[in-house]
Amino acid sequence: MPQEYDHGAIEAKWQERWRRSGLYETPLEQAERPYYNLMMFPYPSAEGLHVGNMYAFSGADVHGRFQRMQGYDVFEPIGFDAFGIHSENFALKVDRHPTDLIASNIRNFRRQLERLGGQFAWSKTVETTDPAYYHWTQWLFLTLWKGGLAYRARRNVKWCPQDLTVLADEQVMADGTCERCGTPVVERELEQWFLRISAYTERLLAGLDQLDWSESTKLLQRHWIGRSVGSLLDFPIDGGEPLRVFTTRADTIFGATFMVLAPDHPRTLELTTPELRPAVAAYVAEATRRRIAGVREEEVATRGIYLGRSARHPLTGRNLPIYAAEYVLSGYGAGAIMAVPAHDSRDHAFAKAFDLPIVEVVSGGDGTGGHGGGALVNSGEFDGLAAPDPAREVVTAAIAERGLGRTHVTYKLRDWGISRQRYWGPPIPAIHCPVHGAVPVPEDQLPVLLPQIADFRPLGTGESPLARDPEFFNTTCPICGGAAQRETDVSDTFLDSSWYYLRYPSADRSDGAFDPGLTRKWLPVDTYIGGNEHAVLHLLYSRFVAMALHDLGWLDFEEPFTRFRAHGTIVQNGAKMSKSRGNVVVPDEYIDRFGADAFRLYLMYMGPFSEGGEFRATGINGPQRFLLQIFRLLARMEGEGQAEAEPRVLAQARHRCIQQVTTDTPELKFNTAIAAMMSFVKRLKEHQGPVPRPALETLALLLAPYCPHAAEEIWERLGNPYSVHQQPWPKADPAMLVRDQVAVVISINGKKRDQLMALPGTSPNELQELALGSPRIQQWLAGRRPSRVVVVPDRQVNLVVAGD
RNA sequence: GCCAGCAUGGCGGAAUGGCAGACGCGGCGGUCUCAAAAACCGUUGAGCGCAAGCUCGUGUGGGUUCGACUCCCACUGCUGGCACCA
Repeated sequence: MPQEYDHGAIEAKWQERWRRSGLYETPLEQAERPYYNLMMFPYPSAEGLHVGNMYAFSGADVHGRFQRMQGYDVFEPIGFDAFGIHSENFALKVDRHPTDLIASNIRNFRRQLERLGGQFAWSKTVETTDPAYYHWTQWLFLTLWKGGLAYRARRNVKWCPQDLTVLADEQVMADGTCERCGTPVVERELEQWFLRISAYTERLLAGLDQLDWSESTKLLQRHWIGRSVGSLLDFPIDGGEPLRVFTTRADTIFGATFMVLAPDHPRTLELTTPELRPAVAAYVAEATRRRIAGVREEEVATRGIYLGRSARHPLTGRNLPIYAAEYVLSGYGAGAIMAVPAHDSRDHAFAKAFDLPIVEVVSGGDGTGGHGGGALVNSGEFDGLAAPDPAREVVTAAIAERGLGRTHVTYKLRDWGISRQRYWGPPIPAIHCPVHGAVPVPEDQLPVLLPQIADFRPLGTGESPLARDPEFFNTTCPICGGAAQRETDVSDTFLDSSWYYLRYPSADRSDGAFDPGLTRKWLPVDTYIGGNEHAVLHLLYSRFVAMALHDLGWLDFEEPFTRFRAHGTIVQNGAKMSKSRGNVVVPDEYIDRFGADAFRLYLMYMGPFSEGGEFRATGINGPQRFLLQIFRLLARMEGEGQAEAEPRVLAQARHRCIQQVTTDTPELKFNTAIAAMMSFVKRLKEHQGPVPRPALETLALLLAPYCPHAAEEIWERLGNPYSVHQQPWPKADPAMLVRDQVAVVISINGKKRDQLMALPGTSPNELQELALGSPRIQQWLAGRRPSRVVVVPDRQVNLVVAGD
């Protein structure tokens, strides 16, 4: 290591100094210009923080430090999202208790985060596994429950019959087998807790329009919510309730030639003739098996069975045969459809396979299921109406008049199931009383502590391992005092993370989830930076929880994150880092070798922060060399004694650099900001003569968000008072940004042929004269007159000449 | 299949209507050294030329424009999301 820049000593020195002075412990009560800079808290895995985490935290920290130098009181907390099935599975695998594992993982994460040099407010950290935290996660659940937003319902869960455990969706492999043992997964219906996020779909959708978020993230949320406007239509059944279907194309109803139910539609067997029931029941069982397996083969599109009965067309009275088929899903719309094979490709494929009639009712289609885009035909009184609009409204209205239909909006977003039949999570604070049913645990009895049971293996009954601990579950009913049992399921880890940002400012309070005064002062979050992999679940749940707490009187805002920016992904060998791929890069060795500052710089310099990039260890020496050069300049200046006044060219370069870094940093265009600083350093090195002090002073300030330790060191050696991070951001002087001379390109028919220097602001006429006067240009023109001259002031003169 | 985003030297990237390749990595040549590393200096899109310089060049094909990496149309490939959502 070159002696001019000993990154190890410098970084240790300043980290210690920051800790001692409490530089980053922003006083929350007194702050005058609060700025809440949030980043997604990590899951403390056993491998330690990887480069992807470092990338996200570095970028968020650069942003926070920049805001601090803009004069804000920045609050930049960090915490640990440590509950969940990953921890639990890992603990099972290595046969240790998750409590022990998590504690050491967190210690390791904390050590790594401290080395990175982030301005974290460590006194306000949270750990979701800490009873002092999940006390309030349980409170949140109770609050939502009391607000009518939590309910119990039976729903299917994925179940491994070999491991006897409930599986998360992502633990089911593509072929429908368990990821751990390869056994085919089945479904079991269990009574579970749900949060009524579906009550908020419209607000979740509308709110997006007002938010300053990455467009990609908003788009993902819109798709996930999946709003679709259509009609619910009732097709009468002789001797039974009408069959209800959902369609977005009510205008094509005259083209409906058959009906299709999802195999697991509740009325499938009822609508089957008695003699076909055995065959249909067998088909339904087979279809269910394939659905769990997630089979996506081609044949699924054409697999189905005739039920032997018909529905009556509400307008024509014709009989439409009813089928059950796998291409119709029970969980969406009405779980049943009217099939219009002439104008829907899936219906078309099915009609072909079962030799069902195809009737075109929109002109201009290709007859194979395309939508067409003309007028209605073969549609009785509606012929000639433009399709799809306004025809679908007119048709729906006509059917509504007969009492057989209405306009309906449907969504893909389902209610949020939060029950987990596992161990490693906060117990759901409910008590089941034989007399009173499910009763909330009284708030003064929170937290319901997760017992330290030694055997936390899944039980095999569809219940949580807590169900083997009578000491835990045996209790009394809070209402009647009779014998009762605690809920033994724990809650989803997304519930923990749905409100953690509310906790940070109040992390040390024990009298409530979040202090009203601090919350009013610090929230909503000013900037939230995180990965787009959480675009729909975490970010949507957090918005829902904030809206719900708002409606229940706990918050005075509805949207928790005013500004959200998605950062890119760091990949290695073209693949996202993950332990299963074996390509996790742990940053410690690079920080040892190059220092946290050079490492941060390398990560931020790779490309636009929103894009991520490929991690290549080669290349970190570039930023390190850059820092070394600055320290060499510093040593040179110190050796030369007090430098004289700053030469004009260097002052201009300095102000251009300030300008660039100042505009790029808040836009998270860190790569170009760093490039500007590198260019400036290059310029300084080329300069003969003493290094002007303002150059280094400015560099220390501009570098502070990016390389917080090196910037402190330079700042101190220049004789300035602690700390560089408390200085105001430098301002570019507009007068210094004006160039003395500009290079004007002269081109003929768009090709560069010469160049001249001119004063900025030279008039177009004058530039044209200068251009025409150039000997080189006259040579190219060879006597021809330009038919047109385009002058771009201060930049270019383009001469248009015929026949060149 | 649908919806986004992306495509520029050996590599990461810059420039979003006006000098393509800033800045960095790597390579090549040199300085220092017994030597090596580090560092420093020079050079580095391709082709032609002794040279001044010229020609070509931003995934492919068209278009708009005095002028296109940039805007429009079509296509190809990659990345991410959704995926029988009626």
